[in-house]
Amino acid sequence: MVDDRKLAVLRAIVEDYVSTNEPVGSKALADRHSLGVSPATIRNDMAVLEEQGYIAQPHTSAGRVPTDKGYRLFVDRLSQVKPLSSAERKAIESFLAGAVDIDDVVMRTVRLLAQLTRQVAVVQYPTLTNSTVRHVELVPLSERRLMFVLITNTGRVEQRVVELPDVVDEQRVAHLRAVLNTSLDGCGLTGVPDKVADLPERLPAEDRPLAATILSVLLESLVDRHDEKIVFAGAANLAGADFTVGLRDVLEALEEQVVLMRLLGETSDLSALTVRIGSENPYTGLQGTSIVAAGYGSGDKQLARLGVLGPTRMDYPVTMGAVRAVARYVSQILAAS
Amino acid sequence: MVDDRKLAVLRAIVEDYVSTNEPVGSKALADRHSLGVSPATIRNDMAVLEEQGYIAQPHTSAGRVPTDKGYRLFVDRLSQVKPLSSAERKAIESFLAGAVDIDDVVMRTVRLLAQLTRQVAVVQYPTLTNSTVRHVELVPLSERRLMFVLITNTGRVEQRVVELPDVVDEQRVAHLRAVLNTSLDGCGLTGVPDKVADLPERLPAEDRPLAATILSVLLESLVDRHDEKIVFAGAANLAGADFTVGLRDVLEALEEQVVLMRLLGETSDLSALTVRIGSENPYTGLQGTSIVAAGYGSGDKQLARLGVLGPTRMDYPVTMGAVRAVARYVSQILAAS
DNA sequence: CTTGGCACTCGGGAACACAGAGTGCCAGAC
DNA sequence: GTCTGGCACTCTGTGTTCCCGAGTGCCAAG
Repeated sequence: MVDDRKLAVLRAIVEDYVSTNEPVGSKALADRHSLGVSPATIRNDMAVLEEQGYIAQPHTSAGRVPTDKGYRLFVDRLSQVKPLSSAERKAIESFLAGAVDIDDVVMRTVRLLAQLTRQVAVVQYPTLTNSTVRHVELVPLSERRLMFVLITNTGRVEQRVVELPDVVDEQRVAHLRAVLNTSLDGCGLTGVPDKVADLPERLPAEDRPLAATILSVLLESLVDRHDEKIVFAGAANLAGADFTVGLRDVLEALEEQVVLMRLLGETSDLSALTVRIGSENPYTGLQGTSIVAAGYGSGDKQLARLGVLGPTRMDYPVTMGAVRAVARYVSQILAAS
Repeated sequence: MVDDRKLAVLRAIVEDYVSTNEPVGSKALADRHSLGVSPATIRNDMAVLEEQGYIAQPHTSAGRVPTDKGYRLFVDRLSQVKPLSSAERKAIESFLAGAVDIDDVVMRTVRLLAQLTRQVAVVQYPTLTNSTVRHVELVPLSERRLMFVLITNTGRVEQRVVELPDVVDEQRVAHLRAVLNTSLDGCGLTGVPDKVADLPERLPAEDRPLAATILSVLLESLVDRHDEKIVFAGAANLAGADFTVGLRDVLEALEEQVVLMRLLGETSDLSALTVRIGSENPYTGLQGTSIVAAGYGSGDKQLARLGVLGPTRMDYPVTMGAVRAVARYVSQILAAS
């Protein structure tokens, strides 16, 4: 039913519509693409494609526009991810190379991606789940307060202020720090709860209240931050595009960490390059938008995801190429450090 | 020339225009405000106010609209900062009270302010300049790399990865850490360069290369981060307001740290509640917007500034009240920790 | 199955008229 | 001298009508 020529017609419609932003008619198609058939034939094909739900006309007597289903078919079967030019690759590399710490890496990445795709970029911080403990530090701030700092192998630093039950002297803190470090060093974060479960019992009785307080904060910080941090950039790029749905809703969604989280993350395979088109999106208010996302991280350890959000009418091959490339470079950078 | 009644007329125009978003005419003014004179008289006053540049008409035979100069006069002489309701105060307090660390404080503050004013909120991180060193930590990551962490009394944590010239053993690092902490503890950040200037000379010769490397990173991080970190929230609130100038420009400006910095900061008195109206603003692209900002920080030590950005047509008394209140509460929270 | 022809539909822009809000000005009242 | 009511005038925005053109669907012939 859907033969090769019809697919070619669909591809042509998507490409033309993406580049012109106007409904495309049979005559224009015949002119701009060498399909080898007349407009009338194309019209027949278009009627079929419309009946099957791949395209639609905004009004009678207007050209056709791809539906979400049409874009989906295009992405799955009719397009190839477009690699970046070598100039672009160079630019990415040099831009990311200058990063000094994990915050810097994430910030540079999100800006780079926004500029490259001219859309809104979203980057998730490397998840704690797959990281290991590099160091634990306890810094006395005053007699009854100390700061607890956790440094992971991905360079991420978690900090918490702990209110102490009693006045505690420096020596006990130093001792506990040593104990914590020897028992946790190199330990995966998911393994931390097990490791520390019986720790208080192995300590002298007078250290136990202190240890218990600190450990509860430690565990809490691991759980709490399970809603990972996410940043975005390039909101200005939304101003040009006109959404079917209000711009306001999109901006609101962007400021909801949880929503972004699910947009990037709802996939079993963390590393896959995924595309979510328009109504495939679970959130009302983001109906008119598509999300292209990929995982990053060194080798088999996928750390987190990044991607872009833009209007459904986007250049998927180019966008997918950019996202994939940036994900790879970020992985390299992180693996090197 | 500008007598009391003309000022009353100007105030009425500003208030009506802010609430209705439509040019206001003489008849409407006479109806809605009890000015005690007839529309004809108001027309005469309006003609004078227009000649002096306080108001303007978009087109002949339309009502009047305040100019930037008119808003300025309104803010300076015709309005009083409106205090928040006690319900709002309670909400602020409880919302900010739950913060766990400095990042959390800043994030909560910016969201709170955005929600409260229904505009874009901007918050600057506590400046390093007025902070003191609480603790310096050196964490070996591998043989030739270590992480340098600086904790300030405001709870801010600066981290940098240092590439070492030589393989360095744990003991030397521990020694240097001790030296650094004893000499820097409680020292104001601006005083750090002086304090460490002659430090290498006071160390045994074999420690000097290591010390020099670390100190250069330390100094660099102080200078580098002098462009302070700034965050914003509530961009969605821009979607409703229609700007004379493009929304795009505003969003772009918001993502430029440097621009935001200057918007909040260009004032000699860090603690003042300042208002910058429309064209008083140094940046093209932010012409149609006003900025209301205030300083925060404990007592005489002003730490940084926060504020909101919105359309020139905003409710200044309410906005100024909200900004001032939030600044005070944040100061309290920070002073307590 | 493809193609050219043809009648039909509908959106969008141009031309036009009109009501309504608001102004400026003037002459008279207080 | 200042305020007020009246009046003519000037716009903008809106609604109406009309028409062009792009695009379609259908049909009969190749």
